[in-house]
Amino acid sequence: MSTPATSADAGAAPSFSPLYRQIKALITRSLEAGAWKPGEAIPSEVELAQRFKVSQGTVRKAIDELATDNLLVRRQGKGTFVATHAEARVQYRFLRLVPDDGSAERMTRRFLDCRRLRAPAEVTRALELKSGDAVVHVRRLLHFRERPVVLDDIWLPGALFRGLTAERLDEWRGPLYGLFESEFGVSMIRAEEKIRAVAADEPCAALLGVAVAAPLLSVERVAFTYGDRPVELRRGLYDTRDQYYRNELS
Amino acid sequence: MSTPATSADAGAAPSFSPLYRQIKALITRSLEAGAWKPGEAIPSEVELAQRFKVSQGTVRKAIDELATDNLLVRRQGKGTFVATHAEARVQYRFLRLVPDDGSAERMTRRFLDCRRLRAPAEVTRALELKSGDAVVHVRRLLHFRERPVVLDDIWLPGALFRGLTAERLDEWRGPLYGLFESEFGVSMIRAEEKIRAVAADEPCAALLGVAVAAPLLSVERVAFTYGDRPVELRRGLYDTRDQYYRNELS
DNA sequence: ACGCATTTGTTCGTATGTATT
DNA sequence: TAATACATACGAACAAATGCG
Repeated sequence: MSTPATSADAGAAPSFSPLYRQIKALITRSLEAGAWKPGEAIPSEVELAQRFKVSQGTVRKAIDELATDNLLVRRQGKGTFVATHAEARVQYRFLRLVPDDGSAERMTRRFLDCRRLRAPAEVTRALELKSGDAVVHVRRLLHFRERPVVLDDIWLPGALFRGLTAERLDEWRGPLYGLFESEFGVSMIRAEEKIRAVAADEPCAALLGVAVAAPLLSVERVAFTYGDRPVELRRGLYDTRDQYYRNELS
Repeated sequence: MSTPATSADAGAAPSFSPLYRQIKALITRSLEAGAWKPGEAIPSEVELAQRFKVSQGTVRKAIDELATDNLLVRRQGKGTFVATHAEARVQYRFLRLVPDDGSAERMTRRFLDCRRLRAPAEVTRALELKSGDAVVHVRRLLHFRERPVVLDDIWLPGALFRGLTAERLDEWRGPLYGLFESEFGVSMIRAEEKIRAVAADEPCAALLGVAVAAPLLSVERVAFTYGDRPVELRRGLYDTRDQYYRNELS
């Protein structure tokens, strides 16, 4: 990226992109490169404007979009901060399970397993790995009021999560995605979920304390980091007798 | 307009609203009053700016928010239009069921029932009606490739949907929400869904062609019109063996 | 306790670019 | 081509929130 010059950028570009989008791309690349860590403030609008030699309003529009994309968080009077899963306000950003009685009690978790293995074909496909690549598999239970309600199976690319062990998981306080962020430098930006109703098989039924063949919500999630690179595959089985998956359409 | 004072909000009571938000509220009220119908263009930014005696930029910011709220749709060079459920591009805005094979084939529907009755307690609560108020109950099946996949039970406030009959439903081509818009003046703006896994009971199993006690996705939706007034309660049962509910988290 | 500097938020104005008819 | 509408970009000024001295 040379000087944006003026608006007369002399076309010929593959596809026209307005100045503020070019700035947005530059900022995104800095985020991706780890120039500013999750939870930290990025430079002020004026400073970025000077750095990129554009007006403050143009930087502003770039940041606006990054904020609506949930990559940044603006706070008046304080600055603009890199989004994080570690803060209390936005904890469990991606968790949509709500108890019927509306209580805000938090869930507790128990890790059942954590091991490295060669990725099964299905995982290879979802995470865009090469066949034979290593992955970390984590299995955990989430409890609400001492009752198990979620059984999660999680697969992570082995190359990105070296040193992820059962001990590290047990020690960590806070959301899993906060651990990934601060210890492995992997930020979860967005995710896609496929939701179905399935019948509990024998082992899952035992773990969740439901009858065999009881209906469970199956939530298959692929989570993405910068550049839309898939970095997590997760299959959750939810007992939805006393809680539900909440969604908002608009 | 010197005192917006729109409290009735928990926690922080702003008691101050920036100009563009006041303009946004004015435009919203015009939409609510039906000044411009779904699919129609609203006046241009400059005209609105003159009408409200503010700068074009202020109107622009108000419209920006209304566009991200999906109340308006901007089209460069053409104008800004009132959002609608009737257009091909955005048809079935609220339908999240996707076939496994990714085909874009549309579903066909069959209406099983349409009658007026006194609202059951549960419906009264969800639609904020008075006990004894009339509602319209619609039951329908959605088929995909000749196979039934969705059983919907729909309840609508009787006062708003006078003249809704089985014949009207059968005649109508296009999304149900398009009918509500153009024939009854009720625009669906947003919706909340509670999703669970349930076991098929005898009658539902028969209608959907699944085994009794088979797992089904239960989708309970409350849809809102302007001013966050609930105007539809809908309970869908989805057979998710060959399709899934798609959701995006960010 | 007060004021000041910093940072984002709001508002105005102007000019120009791009898309549509 | 011309007219219209939204989109981009710049600049300037002030307001509101925050934190520090």
